[in-house]
Amino acid sequence: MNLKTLAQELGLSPTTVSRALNGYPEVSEATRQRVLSAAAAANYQPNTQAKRLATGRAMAIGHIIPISDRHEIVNPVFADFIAGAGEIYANAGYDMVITIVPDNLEARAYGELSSKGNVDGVLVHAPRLNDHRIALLDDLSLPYVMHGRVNGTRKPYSWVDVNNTRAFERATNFLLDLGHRRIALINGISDMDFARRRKLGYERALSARGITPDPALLTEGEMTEAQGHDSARSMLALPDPPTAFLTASLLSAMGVRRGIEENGLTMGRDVSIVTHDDELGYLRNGTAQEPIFTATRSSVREAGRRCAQMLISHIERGDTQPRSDLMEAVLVLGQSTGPAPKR
Amino acid sequence: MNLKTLAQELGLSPTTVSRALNGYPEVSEATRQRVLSAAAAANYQPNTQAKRLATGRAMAIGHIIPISDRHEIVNPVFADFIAGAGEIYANAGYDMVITIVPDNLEARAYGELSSKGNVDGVLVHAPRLNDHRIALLDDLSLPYVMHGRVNGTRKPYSWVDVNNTRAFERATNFLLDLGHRRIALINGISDMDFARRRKLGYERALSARGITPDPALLTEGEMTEAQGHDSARSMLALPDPPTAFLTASLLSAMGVRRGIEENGLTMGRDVSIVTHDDELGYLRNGTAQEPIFTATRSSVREAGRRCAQMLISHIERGDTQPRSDLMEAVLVLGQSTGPAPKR
DNA sequence: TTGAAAGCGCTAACAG
DNA sequence: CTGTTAGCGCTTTCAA
Repeated sequence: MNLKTLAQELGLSPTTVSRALNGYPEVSEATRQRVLSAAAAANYQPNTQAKRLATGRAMAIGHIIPISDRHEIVNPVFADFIAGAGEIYANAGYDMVITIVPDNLEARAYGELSSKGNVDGVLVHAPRLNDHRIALLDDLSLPYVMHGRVNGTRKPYSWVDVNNTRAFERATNFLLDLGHRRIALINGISDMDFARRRKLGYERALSARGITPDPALLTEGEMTEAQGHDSARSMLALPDPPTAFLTASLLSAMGVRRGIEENGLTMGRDVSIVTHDDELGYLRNGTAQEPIFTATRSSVREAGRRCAQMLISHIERGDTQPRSDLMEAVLVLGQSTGPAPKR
Repeated sequence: MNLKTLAQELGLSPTTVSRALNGYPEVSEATRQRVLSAAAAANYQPNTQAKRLATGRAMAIGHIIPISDRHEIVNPVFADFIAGAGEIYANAGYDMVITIVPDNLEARAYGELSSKGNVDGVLVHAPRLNDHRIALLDDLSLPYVMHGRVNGTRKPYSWVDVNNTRAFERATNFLLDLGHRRIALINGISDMDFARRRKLGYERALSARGITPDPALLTEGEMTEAQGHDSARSMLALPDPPTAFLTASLLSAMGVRRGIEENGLTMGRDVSIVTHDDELGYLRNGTAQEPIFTATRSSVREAGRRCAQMLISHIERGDTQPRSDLMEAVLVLGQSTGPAPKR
């Protein structure tokens, strides 16, 4: 069923039917009703491709996910973000187009998406320091919103981000208040903007109490279980080991926990973990003494919603001014012990 | 830059240029080269929407992800599957269109995707027993491939699946060989086809040794950390507790581990876990005595690739015969202890 | 308030 | 081997 045949059946022109269906005001109410009910009866759905060609709008938003050869990791945060954004797209009538590319071809992927007209805008994930994609997208003049901020760029751009600095500052303070002085940070890849901010918050809290951050208590890398484990093992073997670990990933936290156990120490008595992932219900709800904070999964989803909303309004209203939205991290600080007394 | 202007610059008709670009044989080699280099120079990219309208092919494949209100869970397997499928799509020139819908609107979403012509086919996730989507998609005559099989349907359909039955049978045998007799299965939602198959394999192995599966050692539900924890706690409190747990999810395994520890037992000495997720590097590579098997993340990704490949060939060759592909689960069985001696 | 006609950018008969 | 001519199904001036 297409517009033409529907129009014929109604004895109207395709123009009028189109107008009635798309809510143009110049159609008489009687005609509109007649058209609407006929369309419903015939289960008429306008052909997307034709509409796109005629209007010049793709009614689709792109997400480019680079995959590296080195580390086969799909950011676990990705699924939740997508779920949040997808909700908004569905309601607004946009398709979500996901492109998986080897990371060395990422720039080309943006170029093609833009010049082939597949999407009206893109959402940009995991910004790095001095992220080159800002310049690239500005060149393409393709609307975009970044999930996260970019340090080291002077150009204005739109973004949605969690307040990582403050979240990690608060978490660090939480541990400091309990009496911890040797606090380890298991952080993400240093090239990532979010990791930089987290480190900043951590250092800020330490410095405010006159503590110099110890590089031996800092790990930067992919936040895997192995990372947490290796870090915990080696740090706990230090002459002056940490009494608490701060990390932002479920997997890392699991690894840290294993490292602690393998060292014959007890979680929550000898060593505490503070982490940042609401999958860690077992830390929150268990009998454990460990403190935890924030809610990655649900807040990432919310970030997805807000990013999508912002991008759509850029596209539809043709916004030229960039916008920003700094989400507060959801802190869920539980009870905890202080450091174990020295033996 | 569009076809027409490119053709004008070359002093050719749009038709010839189109033919040269699309590899039609009836173009002289000289012309083809001239066209190709001009296109490259002008960075010409054909407009996707126009191409789609003209050819009647969306060059896109849909994935519908239902979201339930009750449990806010995006299957963690999803991201890896998508990554695998996305690789194939990118190479074949297809867009991947992901639709997030409330689960009660799933059927409508398929209908719209089909009648609006947004996609040429769909990949169907997480089949349930007697999955209604098979009938629906057959009605729509929209090409599809299921990731997983559907029990209780007589209609033929295309699928790619892991050999869940055999994987769980082998894993159970592995534990039986070590001397375990009380083996718990922490399983997925019973309505899911994969869960049914896993249970089947587990039961088959037990029965072959004359052991009657004990319903008290079976949990069925969302595979969360809490599920693993709660199951382990209550099962370990039984008069005749399990000496080993079999589960297929990282999160569940974490929970089981917590449950074991909270009961004052030691992993790998008093109780073993066998699981099914290659994120569990910490079980495989650690000092632990626990056995593990299979590789969810990488095998899910491979499943994504194979599903995508199959669907594309259905679409392009217009296959009418359904096909199937039973992947062998990657078993990585480590060393383990048998059950702890009775005290 | 409605309709006719042109066109979005491409492909695909059909000629030559 | 190349070009002419119609569309694909919709939107959008421009007229009536």
